[in-house]
Amino acid sequence: MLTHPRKSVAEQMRILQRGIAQLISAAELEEKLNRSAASGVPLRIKAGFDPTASDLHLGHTVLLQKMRQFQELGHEVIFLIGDFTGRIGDPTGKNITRQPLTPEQVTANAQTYQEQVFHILDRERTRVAFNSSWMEPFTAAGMIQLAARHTVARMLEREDFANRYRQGQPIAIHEFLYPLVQGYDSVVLQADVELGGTDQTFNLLVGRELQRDYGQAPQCVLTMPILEGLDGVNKMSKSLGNFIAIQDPPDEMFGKLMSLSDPLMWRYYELLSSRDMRELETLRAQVEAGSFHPMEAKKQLAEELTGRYHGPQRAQQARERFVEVFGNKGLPEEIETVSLATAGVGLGLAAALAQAGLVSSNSEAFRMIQQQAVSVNGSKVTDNRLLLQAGGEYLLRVGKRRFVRLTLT
RNA sequence: GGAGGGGUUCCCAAGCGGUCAAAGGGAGCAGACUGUAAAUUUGCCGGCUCAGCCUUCGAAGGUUCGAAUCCUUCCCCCUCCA
Repeated sequence: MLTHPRKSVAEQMRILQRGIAQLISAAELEEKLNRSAASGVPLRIKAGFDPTASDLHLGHTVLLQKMRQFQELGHEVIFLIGDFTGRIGDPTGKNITRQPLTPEQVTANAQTYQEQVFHILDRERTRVAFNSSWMEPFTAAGMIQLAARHTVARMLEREDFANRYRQGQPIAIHEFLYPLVQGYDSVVLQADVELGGTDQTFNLLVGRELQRDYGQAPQCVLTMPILEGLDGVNKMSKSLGNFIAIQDPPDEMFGKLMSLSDPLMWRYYELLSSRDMRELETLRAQVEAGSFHPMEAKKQLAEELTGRYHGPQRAQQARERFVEVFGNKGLPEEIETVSLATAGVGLGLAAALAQAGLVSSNSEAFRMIQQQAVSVNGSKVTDNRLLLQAGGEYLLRVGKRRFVRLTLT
């Protein structure tokens, strides 16, 4: 049954603890690994994902890579899609990140999730599960029994609940059910280890207790650091718009990575790069000593990560184009082409910018023109009344990075 | 159930009858400087057919020449007591 190349338990521990935030507890994990090695039964590793977004981003990959490591060591990884929990959502409206999803959205998101996940995970060794398959048939009575196993005081130990409570922000009752359901998932799956971000620590621990309650050996809890988004402050998330999606096209991915601040670059290196830690420390020392340009270090990072999702060749092209556009002030190789119909003689520049999607409204277009941020065919525009002739072709640019090739008909 | 506090433009937060599209801060965007970094600095930051007009201050009505500001009803949130 056990097909993985045998690595010693000590070696496994070393690999699995690399880059983690916390492990509860190392001794327990070691024991489980020993038992697994002796019996030949792989450990069951659980990691849950809410299908609230359809695009996976680099923040998710921190966890996925840890899952991958478990796979490589021969363990069974369960990719749990929290379609049930995701469907409940959060009705308070105070928490902008959680909106109720329709079953259709959940299904669609789950689907795209799976397509993206296997950039990193080994498809052959991944078991995909949906928690709706056991939560859907759960009865109200069952829910009450489950809820009876925890207390409000314990719930309020969770930091975000505590904060919201203290600051007088609403907490809806059902939010307490989230950790319970998540923990119950562990019971159903009989997880040996659950992975999650550090923000999940509380929920993961609830799983431990529930398992104990249900007469199972409690799962080990292994948390990964949360990756900061492009702003360097908040965690990377779709709702904050500070993310790099796995599905971002190569140029965009490369560009976003280049916009990282220097300190953040090291964070990304640490959590995402597969380069050896010792190697990274050398690189960092060189940069700090001034013998290596930080931008070059960043380009290498951007190329590595872009290559992971798009292949080395396209990553290299992205790098070349980046240098061309921002170093040599050239144009990107691929510029989106938009064609707009005019009512008569032509279209005002502002309207054209808005309709081509370069700005969000005509008003914004006027502002951009005023601020000398707009150029047509390579020259700055100051006349906000400029009329683009029907039948013409124009290269529109707003700011440094927004381009469109416009055809007017 | 009772008493009190509160809902303002993306977020925080002033305003409490006209000078309010609404102070201040944050975020964001753009210009300068750069390495699409940081720091600094300047401007913008509801929409439109843009020196004018239209829609916003929880919702709906009302008072007034005029309301985010006053009145009525309703909805929502928080705190304390039960």
